Amino acid sequence: MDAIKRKPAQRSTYRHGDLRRALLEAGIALARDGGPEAVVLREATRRAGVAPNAAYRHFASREDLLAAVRAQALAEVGRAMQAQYAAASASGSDADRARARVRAVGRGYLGFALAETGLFRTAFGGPFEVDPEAARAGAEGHNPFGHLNAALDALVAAGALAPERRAGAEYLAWSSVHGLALLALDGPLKALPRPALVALGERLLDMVERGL
Amino acid sequence: MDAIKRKPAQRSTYRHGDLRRALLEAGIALARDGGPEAVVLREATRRAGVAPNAAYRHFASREDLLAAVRAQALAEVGRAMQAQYAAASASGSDADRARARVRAVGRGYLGFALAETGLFRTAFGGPFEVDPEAARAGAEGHNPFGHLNAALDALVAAGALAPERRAGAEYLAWSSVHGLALLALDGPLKALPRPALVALGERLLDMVERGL
DNA sequence: GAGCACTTGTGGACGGCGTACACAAATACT
DNA sequence: AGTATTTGTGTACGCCGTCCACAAGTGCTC
Repeated sequence: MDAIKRKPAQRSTYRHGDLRRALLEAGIALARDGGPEAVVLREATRRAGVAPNAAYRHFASREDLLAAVRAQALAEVGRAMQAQYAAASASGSDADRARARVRAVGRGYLGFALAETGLFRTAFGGPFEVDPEAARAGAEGHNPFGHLNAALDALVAAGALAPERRAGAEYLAWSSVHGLALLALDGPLKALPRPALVALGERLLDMVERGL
Repeated sequence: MDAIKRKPAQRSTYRHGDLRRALLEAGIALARDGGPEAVVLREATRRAGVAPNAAYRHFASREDLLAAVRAQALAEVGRAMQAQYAAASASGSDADRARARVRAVGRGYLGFALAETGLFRTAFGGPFEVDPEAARAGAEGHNPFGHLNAALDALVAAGALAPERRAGAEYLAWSSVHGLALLALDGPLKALPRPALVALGERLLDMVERGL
């Protein structure tokens, strides 16, 4: 009767060893395919082979676990941006390169939304904050918002954006890309084939570039 | 013991009379202050003074009730747009008026998001569709997407938007406004005071106007 | 107008969830 | 060695959505 439920690795030691990490990783896996609402505390403990309440020694609540998962997802978005930036051609004038950098940030955001839907929705689908420290840290900290700000600063430095337009521009750019991502995941663009979505994304980036 | 729980109006008749409407209205009230996840089937039946299972005679599931609530919320967004459109000045050239109309649509969307957060998040916070029929019906059907399309068509008719840019423009515009609304409700702009948000909204509309 | 089928609401139950409280096992510190 | 502290377990509560069997009304047919 007992052996029916999956008991992975049936711990020999009473102590788990690294339960916090195990729970976090289970949470990430759940979020990856299923989004934030799939991050179910009891399921995470099941996967860690542990009683439900054990989680409360490491996370204050389900919401607290979810916040930890969210932080990981956020870092992954940052890495996706970095990858796009690295892949972008570094030719042309300063202004050209700055513009390419902004596009890379947007492309990374959109690409991640399409490739890792569950994690994206975990990071940005519900309520989320921006660590102001990390945002100012620029492109270093794997922080998406930091990447965006750094790219926009470069735009100003290259003379491709008037300084008086800089303040708040991060929110204008982010809004557009964020909205498209959500329309593509949850909204009327759900059914659109991937290439069409990518093309629409490029048009959106054009619009932002022209309009900022 | 029994009289403790609130029993509104303790129906005399066994039949309720208009339970479907009662449940729907309770659902709307729940969504209005609490968003989609506050639309709890059992609570709606409580408010209607009826056993939980009674709901299943009128809605196939909680999700089905939520969909009905969502439709109502959507119609309210449409009305908010119409109100903004009516309030917009109808002076200037054709192009000016067409641009004002597009702005009114965006302003209605953003204003509704800020004024009726719960309903907005119910309509657009989770997965949602666009009835293609209603979208083509134009500004008549209280349908937000219809309003947007009609306004963009007017933009083309007035010569303020090149026809070859028209296709898909609705998604570009929508994305921007949608993203800003969500950033303001759930994201880093949560703490921003209302006037600052309105100002940012106008800047966003500028950007869209320039960039479309 | 009696009988019957159909609709609509009730009662009880199930499994899943997050979480609180008391307890037990393992470790760390003296 | 003995004690305090950490970490996992067991049991329980109240909430949720939903299923099933049954009862109370309603309307149709002869």
